[in-house]
Amino acid sequence: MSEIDFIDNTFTKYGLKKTKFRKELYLLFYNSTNSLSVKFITKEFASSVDKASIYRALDSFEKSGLIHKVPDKDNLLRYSLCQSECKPESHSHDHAHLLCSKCNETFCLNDFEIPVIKKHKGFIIENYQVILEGHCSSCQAS
Amino acid sequence: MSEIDFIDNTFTKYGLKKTKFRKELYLLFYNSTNSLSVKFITKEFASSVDKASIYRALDSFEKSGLIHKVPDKDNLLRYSLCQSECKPESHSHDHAHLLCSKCNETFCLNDFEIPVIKKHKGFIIENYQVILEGHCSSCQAS
DNA sequence: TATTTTAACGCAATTGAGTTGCGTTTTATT
DNA sequence: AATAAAACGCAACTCAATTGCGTTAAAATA
Repeated sequence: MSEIDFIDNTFTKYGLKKTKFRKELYLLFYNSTNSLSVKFITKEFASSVDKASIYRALDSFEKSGLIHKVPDKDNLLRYSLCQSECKPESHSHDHAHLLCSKCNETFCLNDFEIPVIKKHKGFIIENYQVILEGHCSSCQAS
Repeated sequence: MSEIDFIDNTFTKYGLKKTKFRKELYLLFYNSTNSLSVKFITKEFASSVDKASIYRALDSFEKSGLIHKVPDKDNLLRYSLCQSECKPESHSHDHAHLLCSKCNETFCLNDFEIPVIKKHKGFIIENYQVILEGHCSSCQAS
């Protein structure tokens, strides 16, 4: 199945309208190994798409379970493709994120796991995320 | 040593000016078992202190190593008292935070530890934080 | 295929957290 | 008491994110 078909099927499955922009946006996530900031996305679509449409599309994708928020160095919105099947309102992303303090990028480390704890001192834990701060391989030279 | 004396000594130690507001602000952290959002702090000081002063004080406290940023459900600024001695520019807070998805509070779990990893797939990890999402004990009834 | 419904869109205006400039006040230093 | 340095209040500002609304395009139905 080609990327295009996959996206088409996904949109159908989730009941999302197949507009040119939204398919391109999803493709952008699909082809990226990394998380995407709103700033990056805005640049990608330059002046062709209004920022309101970008925010609305991201929100819609998140609600559908296609993408999920990831932490960002500057507390701005940043998203990443969901790995396994996520349903609306039930995202499960128990993996680590690495924030590079040099280039400010966020990387998902899907193979990084910690022992899953469901209860701790009276808290009921539904999911967790690990944020590792440091330097990515590209930024270690300097 | 009383709280007041402790704060007085701390301010001297870190070379911070002892203004009425800043001592009260630090006392607020000192007497809180939890992290504090800017919104909460602003309410505490009502109209008596300008928000610019609040932000500047928080920034100053953080730079001094008295408080540190903690994650917030809504991506807003939120701080917590540093446990052990932190120096300017060298905060160490390798502990977990629990974000309650009901009351939106953030709790520090100082006794929650994960194995410390210094390197992972080419990344050099300097510090980490664990964010646990779930329900705090007060919010489990509903 | 034509019509209707529904969601997505562009544009402009708005919100709200956080920041900055600047003149004044307060604290610390001598 | 005089001076220096930091903190303050106030107002203006920045910028990410949101919202209202009329228009356009995609999906559903006839």
